[in-house]
Amino acid sequence: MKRVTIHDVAEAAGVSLATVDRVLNGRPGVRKGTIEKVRQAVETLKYQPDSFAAGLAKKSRYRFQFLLPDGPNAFMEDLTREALAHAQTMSGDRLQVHVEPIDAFDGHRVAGTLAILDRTVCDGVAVVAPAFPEVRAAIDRLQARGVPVVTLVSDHPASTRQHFVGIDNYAAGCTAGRLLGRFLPEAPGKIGFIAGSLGLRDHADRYAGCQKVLAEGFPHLELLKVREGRDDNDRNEKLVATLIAEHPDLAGLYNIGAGNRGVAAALVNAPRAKQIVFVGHELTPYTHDALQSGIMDAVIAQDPGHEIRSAIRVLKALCDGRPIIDGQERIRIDVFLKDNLPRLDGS
Amino acid sequence: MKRVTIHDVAEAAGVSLATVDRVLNGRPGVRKGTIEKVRQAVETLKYQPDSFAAGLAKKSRYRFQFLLPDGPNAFMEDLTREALAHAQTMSGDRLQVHVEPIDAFDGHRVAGTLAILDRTVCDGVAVVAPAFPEVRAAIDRLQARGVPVVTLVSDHPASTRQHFVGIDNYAAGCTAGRLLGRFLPEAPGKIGFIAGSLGLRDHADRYAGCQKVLAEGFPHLELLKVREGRDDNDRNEKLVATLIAEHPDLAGLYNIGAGNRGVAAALVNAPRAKQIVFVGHELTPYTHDALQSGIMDAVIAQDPGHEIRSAIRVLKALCDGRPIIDGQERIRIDVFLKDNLPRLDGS
DNA sequence: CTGTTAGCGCGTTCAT
DNA sequence: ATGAACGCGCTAACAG
Repeated sequence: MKRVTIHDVAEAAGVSLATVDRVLNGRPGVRKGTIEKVRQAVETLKYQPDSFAAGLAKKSRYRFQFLLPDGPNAFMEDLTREALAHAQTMSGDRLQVHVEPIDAFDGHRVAGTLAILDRTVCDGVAVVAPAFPEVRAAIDRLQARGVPVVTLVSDHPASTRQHFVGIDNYAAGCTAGRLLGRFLPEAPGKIGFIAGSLGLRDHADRYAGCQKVLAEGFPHLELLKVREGRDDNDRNEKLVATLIAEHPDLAGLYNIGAGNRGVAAALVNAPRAKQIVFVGHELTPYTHDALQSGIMDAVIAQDPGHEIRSAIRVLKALCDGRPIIDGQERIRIDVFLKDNLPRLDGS
Repeated sequence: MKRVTIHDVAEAAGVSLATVDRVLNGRPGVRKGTIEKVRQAVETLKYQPDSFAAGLAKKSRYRFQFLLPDGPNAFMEDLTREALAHAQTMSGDRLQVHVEPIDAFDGHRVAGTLAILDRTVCDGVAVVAPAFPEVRAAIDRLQARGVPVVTLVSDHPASTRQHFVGIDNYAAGCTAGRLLGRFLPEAPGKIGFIAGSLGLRDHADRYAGCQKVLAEGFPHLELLKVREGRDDNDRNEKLVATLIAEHPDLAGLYNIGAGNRGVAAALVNAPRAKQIVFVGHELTPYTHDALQSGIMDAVIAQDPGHEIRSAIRVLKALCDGRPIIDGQERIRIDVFLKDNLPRLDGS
């Protein structure tokens, strides 16, 4: 039951270690015939390269930059926390993760941050990409300079980014719509929409999905015009307050972006607070409590821990030219009700 | 930016490599003073042990046995597939995963399979533990022999197993109850329950959770007596057929265990098929389609891929005495509606 | 109690 | 086109 090494393969093939190595790593300088003999030996011996030895020998290291929005957004804070946590854990595995805070609303600054990156300082970049054209350009140039880039949470499909780590926001919107439609009685009622900005691609996608499901499946519901609050709690609170005032028969509310706290604040002050079905995004300490207390009825979420780990795996695979296992990297659209909340201590 | 090695630490502390190693690995034979000097050096140099080198040097290997039920259960098949997939992928990381099929309904056979395991052939085992006392005893004896054991999917809390990898089935039942209650109109109606067997702990837990939520939150619903179909499609079909016949006003149906296919078969033949809210467990090709077609309304699930990976991580940590990061290993209770289904190709 | 030394399996020169 | 030899950073056995 001993481990088979290149030695065994070399012996079986009647060649030397170096030759086996060349074949295994597809390097030139080996005759067709020899290369085939080695392949045979590998097959019959079921040789599996030892990743520990390989990792040690080629003193490779992975330096990844994560550009994550700062600001008072609980989800982004989670994402940052996870990234930093993994920077710790994985530093023994020769991978360094640097988190660079960015202002997601300042496209030029983000582009500038991307512009100074380089093969010499960084082997891969993950960025929560705001939808500015200059950001797209910066991503493309970074890629052209040979640094693999993945987008995180918010995609830039038109760019040359290698991969997107995040959820299908259209489907997420559909899910929100279905929950709203089915939680409400089959009776006329109005649905209010709050978004950060429909200029943000993820918000627009969610909105579209939700609208489609409600229009198709629940025609008795009237969909109100979406209002934009820039993911800000105070703005959202005012928006919702006026919404409730203008529509006393409001039945449901979908907060497409962040700022659930503001929405809830307005809601609890409303007369029919607990009757209004409220669906929002991302599991944070706040939405957690809101679900428990019954202020929120459902939360659609994506797991920041999974996303960070996926981004790292993908970037690593990109660095050493391995294929990406798509099924493995798909980020799930989580649905939380008050009953299936994870405890909040761990990830 | 060079990597700091034990050499650097040794030099800084004025001791030799071996001493540093002793301190780092908590081995005896070092004076208090020396041990402190080394600690200091480690701190100031921010030394991080290189896991590749360590892995190579201590030619450790992890041989894990996974005892998974065979039989025509799509979820268990998924679990097995994932385990085998990882056996492939990770074999370069010195970890061998053997999958041993077991008959979950034959406690003696399972106990027998556990009984022949041993430190000499296996460094850890993960078992989908059926709730027989002889299984519990076998787990305890295995542990006593020094082989760490984790239970998978189905727990045995009274045993000495080190860890349980799976979901909180009580909470899962609550979630199912909430979904049923909220999807149904606030009007009188009956809820039917199908289980594999309430002798199975996970089924009993789910049932309890669901009952509690429905009783507390939706008192207008009448809960029918649970019927047991041993997770068998044919039995389930007959049970549901008679259920529908006896209760023309059946409003909802909760299939606590497997065999959704049988339940659905009976359902589609019923007059009010699409009106009955049907909630079940586990995402399989069949429940996937049933959600899409509207036969099922929600699926509560656990991700077999996550569970296998978690089991491997935990077993590994157990083997080399590392702590288990609880938050990292918590398995989520997934909720699937027709809108947030993952594509079925990958994990 | 502490230091010295020889590998672990593979990548990477250099020499042939 | 192929082979021999060294070193990656760490552990483990053996000295002292």
